[in-house]
Amino acid sequence: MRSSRQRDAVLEVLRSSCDHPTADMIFERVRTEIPNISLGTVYRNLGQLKDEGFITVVESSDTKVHYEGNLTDHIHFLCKKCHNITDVWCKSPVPSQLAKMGLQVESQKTVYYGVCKNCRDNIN
Amino acid sequence: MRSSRQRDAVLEVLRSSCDHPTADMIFERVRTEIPNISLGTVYRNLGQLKDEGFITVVESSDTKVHYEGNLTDHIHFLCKKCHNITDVWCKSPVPSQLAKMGLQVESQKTVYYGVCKNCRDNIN
DNA sequence: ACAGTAATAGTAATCATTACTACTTAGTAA
DNA sequence: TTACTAAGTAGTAATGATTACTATTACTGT
Repeated sequence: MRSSRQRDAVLEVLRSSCDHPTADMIFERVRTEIPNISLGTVYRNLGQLKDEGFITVVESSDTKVHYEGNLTDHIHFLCKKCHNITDVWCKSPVPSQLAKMGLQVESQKTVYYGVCKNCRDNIN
Repeated sequence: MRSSRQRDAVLEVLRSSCDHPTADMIFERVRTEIPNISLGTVYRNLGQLKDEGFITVVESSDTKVHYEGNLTDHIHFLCKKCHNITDVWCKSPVPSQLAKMGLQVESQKTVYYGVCKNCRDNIN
């Protein structure tokens, strides 16, 4: 992967974001610095940065894909009404702790990511 | 919400599914029972069933939305290669336990769902 | 049976994402 | 520096999942 001004800008936008922007939001933000950047370029670089492990994709309630540049382990709180995603940094997060932050927990989902047995066996 | 044969069929397909099908997969399965059901009907009913809390949406690595009829608390293991989603039922799941199942954990995400302070305050 | 309204089938429209193409640029080696 | 080459880009077209729309059908209470 060669260095490119556009990819650096995309990564920088994500690393300095507290929210979890979508591709078009990132596009708008990068545009303030590189006005003629193409939306396709943003998508391509997001894909590469994800494949290389520099950013991750965030689970969301809308159809769009949300991105995150912060790779530190943390919890997400996803509001069912406004679909806003709040970062939660407390070490051992329990619903009572979240309640102190004004976040009423109704349900929880945990996902582990990795490679399954089939994919490891079929070396591909 | 009135009763309808189409919605019952969609829910039944989801409840009897071990995988986590997308809208078009559900469409194909319901079609074996109701051949002239419309894809739009499947989407509308999935939305209603989700809003009413009968089904949930599953985080995934592709663009399509995956659905699940099983509301019991459990963990998902998402393979980065084949994008297959495995249900994990063990009570206190730790990577070593998953390893026994042949699932190599590389990372983990936990999401809490609920309503945030803003949305509770603005009664809407 | 009738009225009122939710639900449906079928199709058109939307819109996030991906693919394509001609042109540009970063990295490298003479 | 210069030339080469493969990766990257802008701009646009295409794809495809999802949503919207409309005329018709099917519940449900009176």
